[in-house]
Amino acid sequence: MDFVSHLTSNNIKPSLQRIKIFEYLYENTNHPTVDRIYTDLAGDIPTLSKTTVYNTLKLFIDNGITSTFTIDGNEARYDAIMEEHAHFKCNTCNNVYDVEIESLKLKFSKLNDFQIDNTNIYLKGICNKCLTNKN
Amino acid sequence: MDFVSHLTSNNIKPSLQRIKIFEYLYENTNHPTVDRIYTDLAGDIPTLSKTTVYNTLKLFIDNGITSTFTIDGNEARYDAIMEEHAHFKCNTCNNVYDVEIESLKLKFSKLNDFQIDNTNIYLKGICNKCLTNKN
DNA sequence: TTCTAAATTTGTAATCATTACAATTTTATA
DNA sequence: TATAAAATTGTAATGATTACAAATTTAGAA
Repeated sequence: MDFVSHLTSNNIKPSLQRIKIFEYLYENTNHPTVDRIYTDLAGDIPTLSKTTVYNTLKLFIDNGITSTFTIDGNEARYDAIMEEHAHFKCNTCNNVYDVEIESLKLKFSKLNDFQIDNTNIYLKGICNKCLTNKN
Repeated sequence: MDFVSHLTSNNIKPSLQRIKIFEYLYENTNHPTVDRIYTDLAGDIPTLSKTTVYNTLKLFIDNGITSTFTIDGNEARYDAIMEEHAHFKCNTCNNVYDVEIESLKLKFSKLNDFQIDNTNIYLKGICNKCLTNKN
């Protein structure tokens, strides 16, 4: 993945901050929060400001190379994966997993004459690791 | 719907505030926010405090007679409907609709050994009214 | 009924994520 | 190099939510 050309081809001027933030997001698929991104990159870019992280993520979202979502109304989480997928949150370890949707058959007769642009699915429960540890 | 016995049978002492808040929620199925509930009931209960609204809704949720959700990370919304259903948010008028899930066939092979307790679905797009007005 | 403890409600202050905004720095270009 | 535009930064403001302690109400015992 050539981050610079990914940014430029999406009309984003590739500044150092933008490259590093996108790179971080691409390599950390655990849905980091703004705070996490900021903390982890602050060593790399000593002048980094949290506002820049917010600004940059907004720019990424507006240009379609990042998505954002929230679970349970907590802080926003960010994701460089743009393909439609679901999220699973483990209520025990609080990890959030990406889940590929292999088959999605939803029917809503009420929405026959609605235009659906976006389908969002998230699941909650207990992950396999926590289920094993419980025994 | 007898609100007092609904509360008592769910181990909630039926104070005036609790009865009114549940009644409001039951009759306003448009997913009100805390602020909306507070504002609309303040005339009825002049001493009402916003903290009471928060406390009461938390009590309702803990006792399983109210659910909460958020869309796009904004303020929490509350719902007296406990049956599983989806939400549709119109990006034009910002209304949030309840949508009955008539058929839900989801497959996630990754989650074979996960315990799924909760499935949450929300959709975004343009509602029928806004689509009509557009023309 | 009266007294007392527990439960409930209330108001204020604190917290935390996010946004607004103005100042500074960097970049691109004439 | 000079200058304007773009990007970054820091601080202050906002807004939802929670913490907490004081005040009020309720329920049960005497």
